[in-house]
Amino acid sequence: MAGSSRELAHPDVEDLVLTDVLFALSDPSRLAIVRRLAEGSLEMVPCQEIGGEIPKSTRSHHLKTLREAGVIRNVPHGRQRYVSLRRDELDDRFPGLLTAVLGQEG
Amino acid sequence: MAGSSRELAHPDVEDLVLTDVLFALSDPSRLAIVRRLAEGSLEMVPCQEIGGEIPKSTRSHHLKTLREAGVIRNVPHGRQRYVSLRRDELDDRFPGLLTAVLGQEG
DNA sequence: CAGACCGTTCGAAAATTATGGAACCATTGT
DNA sequence: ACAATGGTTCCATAATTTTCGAACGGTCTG
Repeated sequence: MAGSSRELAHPDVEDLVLTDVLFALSDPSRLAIVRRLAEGSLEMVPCQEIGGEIPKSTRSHHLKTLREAGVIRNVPHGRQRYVSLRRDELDDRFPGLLTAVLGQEG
Repeated sequence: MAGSSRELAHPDVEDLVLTDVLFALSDPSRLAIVRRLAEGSLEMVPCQEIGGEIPKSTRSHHLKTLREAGVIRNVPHGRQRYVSLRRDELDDRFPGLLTAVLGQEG
């Protein structure tokens, strides 16, 4: 079957809180993850490839912080998961923020 | 004499760290301070008027966090102090960031 | 079904940040 | 010189965040 459960909660765009987003981006490890996700446009990246050589529980926690702030999407896919930037939605809610944080080029 | 000592350290623009700036802005009280400072252009505001009804040591700590991140300037002036946004420098170092955070107008 | 995989959640310990009273330090006014 | 003012710094305490091992839960393969 397709991924039935295992869905994680993602906040609606209108519910995103600026300070939460800023906080999520204020950690170097997490910002690195965001940059990595921003490389390819709309790239869906398996969790594994993210964050380098850190324990998986640590990575998972960082992804959770980013997800709960509304910065990334985390969807089940087979037995792994794909992570991607919620770029359009962020641009919609906080115009220019992501661009500025990523250093203008997309 | 004019304010001789009492000068606090302010990081150079080129030394500003994005994650530190984001962190400084990620606290609601501090972001409120920044918004307050952004109201008038280049406004110099005495510390007193900042942050509402909080103990002065708490306010001072928030201002310190903002100053050390390079977001604000804090200069002695008589027996008080003036605080202001380092807007131009921030725009220089992180183009678009402040504008995005403040919600374009500002 | 058993086992391997991927990743989340739990739980506990370490580190960082927040808060506010008290002490302190220049500066101004009397 | 003394007192009042404005604000920082010191210190201790509380609260949050970070980190990571271990347990757990789906999913795919044999």
